Amino acid sequence: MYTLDQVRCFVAVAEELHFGRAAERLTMTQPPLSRQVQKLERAVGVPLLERDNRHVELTTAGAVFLEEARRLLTAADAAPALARKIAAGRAGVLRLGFTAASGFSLLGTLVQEIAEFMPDVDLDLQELVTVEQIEAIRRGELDLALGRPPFDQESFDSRLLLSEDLVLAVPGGHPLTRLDRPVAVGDLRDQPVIGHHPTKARYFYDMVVRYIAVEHTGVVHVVSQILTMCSLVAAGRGVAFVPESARLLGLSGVTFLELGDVPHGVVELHAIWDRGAKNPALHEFLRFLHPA
Amino acid sequence: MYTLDQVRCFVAVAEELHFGRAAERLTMTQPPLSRQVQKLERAVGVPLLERDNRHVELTTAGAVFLEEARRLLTAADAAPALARKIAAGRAGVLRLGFTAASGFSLLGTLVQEIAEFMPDVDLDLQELVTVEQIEAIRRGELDLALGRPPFDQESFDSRLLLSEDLVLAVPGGHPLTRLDRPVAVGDLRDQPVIGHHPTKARYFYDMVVRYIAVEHTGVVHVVSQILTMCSLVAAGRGVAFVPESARLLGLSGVTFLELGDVPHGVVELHAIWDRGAKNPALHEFLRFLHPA
DNA sequence: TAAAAATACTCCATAGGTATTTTAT
DNA sequence: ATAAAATACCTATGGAGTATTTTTA
Repeated sequence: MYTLDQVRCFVAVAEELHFGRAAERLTMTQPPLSRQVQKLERAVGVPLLERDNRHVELTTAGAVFLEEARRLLTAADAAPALARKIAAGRAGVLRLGFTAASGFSLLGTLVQEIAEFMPDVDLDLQELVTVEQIEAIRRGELDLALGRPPFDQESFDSRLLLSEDLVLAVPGGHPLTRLDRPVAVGDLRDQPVIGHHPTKARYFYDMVVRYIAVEHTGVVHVVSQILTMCSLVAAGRGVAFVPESARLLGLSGVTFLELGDVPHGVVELHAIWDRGAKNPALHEFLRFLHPA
Repeated sequence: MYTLDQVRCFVAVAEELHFGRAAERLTMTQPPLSRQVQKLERAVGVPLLERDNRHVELTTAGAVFLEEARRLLTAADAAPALARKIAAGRAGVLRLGFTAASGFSLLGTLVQEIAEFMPDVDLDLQELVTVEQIEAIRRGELDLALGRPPFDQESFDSRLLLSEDLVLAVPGGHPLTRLDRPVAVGDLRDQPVIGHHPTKARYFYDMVVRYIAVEHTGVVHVVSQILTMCSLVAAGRGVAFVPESARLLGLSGVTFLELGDVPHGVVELHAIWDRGAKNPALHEFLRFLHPA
């Protein structure tokens, strides 16, 4: 077997076609250079250079080996540089999960900012409901979730990215739109409500249970995605509790009404990650997220 | 800088995730293996493996470096094998020149045979008249010519590939076609003749001068390529002296007639090469050509 | 005869081996 | 208590240097 040093020796000689000058370029003396090239030739199994004592010249095999050798040295130099970039989090892959609803609001700008801040990091985006994102992180299939509480505060760390209001989506022209004040719980008596899925959309389900006496109203559908809810509202199937950012969907036939009994900013979106995660790209991202 | 041996050590450990087993696989003991991997990590600049004293695990950077390392080792193994193939003439490039006329007869089968005999040798084909081929060989731009005498026997070696008759191409329905014997020189008196170029097609020019009293006839065109001649004959512009293999062109409107005064087999096609040529693919080809 | 590569010989750096220590389970 | 990696220390292979020889244009 041969060594990279022997390859470097050969390349220098092949480029200079002169052992003395090549040795100078390698800051060594001529005899060991000759020996290294000889060893390389023995390892390769064929002469790479043809030398009479006046001229050095590449053999056909040597010319081809020279190309390979250059590629080899380039790759050998590039590999550590890449590894260092990866370790610094400035290259690699960041696997980012998000709920459909978070896609409406900040995902677009977030992705763009990441692309600027960490240009050599590839983003792997997956739309999943929060519980699935958390599971994916636990299985090591995801680095970062954009989701909502609750989640295990022991194993996961998080940061609040966004707080927005819970609003009521109603079909356009609905009687409630003529109210001249925020909608109150009492106004919803006997309204058909499109309800949240109790486990897949647990966050919204719990929130509605907490602030609204939902059992007083008729639940006509159970849905886990905000977009689906709004579509059903537009189709006149009922009213629904959705985050304010659902406005950004731009669905026609849906009006969003303030809710009087729900505090502002109750709908939270968090960045969530495994405390023990090791992906350097994640840590680099977190540096970007907490510009301390 | 790091060595290929260090890379091999790292790959073994990364694959076994165990220094002891990796050392065994490399037929060495564990301590030097640990040291080599440490050196590699110092050279790369970042930890590639995370080891507590019970488990070995790749870092993110290590996982990426592992891929690069495998590529590097594969390339390092492949390069000598390729060089040996080149040196044996079983890979590389063979630059083959040919005259248009040789293309009619044996080029097709020759190319096919070469492709079978030397499957990893790329053929570079160039159509050139003999003198240009010879010049190209001299300049090192061509390895082998398919051409005709004369050429410098000192610097070039050759082998006769084909001898064929010189025949007369006449337009279809020409009075000479009704002759019941080979065409004689006397028959050509006052026939318009399409003549060969005296330098570019010197071989044919000289041959016609030698066997036919060409100055007795009217030369209407001077052409260097057989195909062009035959086209002119088909167009009724005159008669022409061409090698028998021009029949293979399948041009309609041309008839080929035997020439009584010209010996059989005077049109020779040779493989010609530089005696001092070094391209191993050429030598391998010559072994194929002289299956002595 | 001179320029340049190869060889001879010396020295030291470094790889590998053995023995031992460290460390976490 | 044990498994496994790291460290200490030794030996020897093999690289680099200096001096010299060989070769041929």
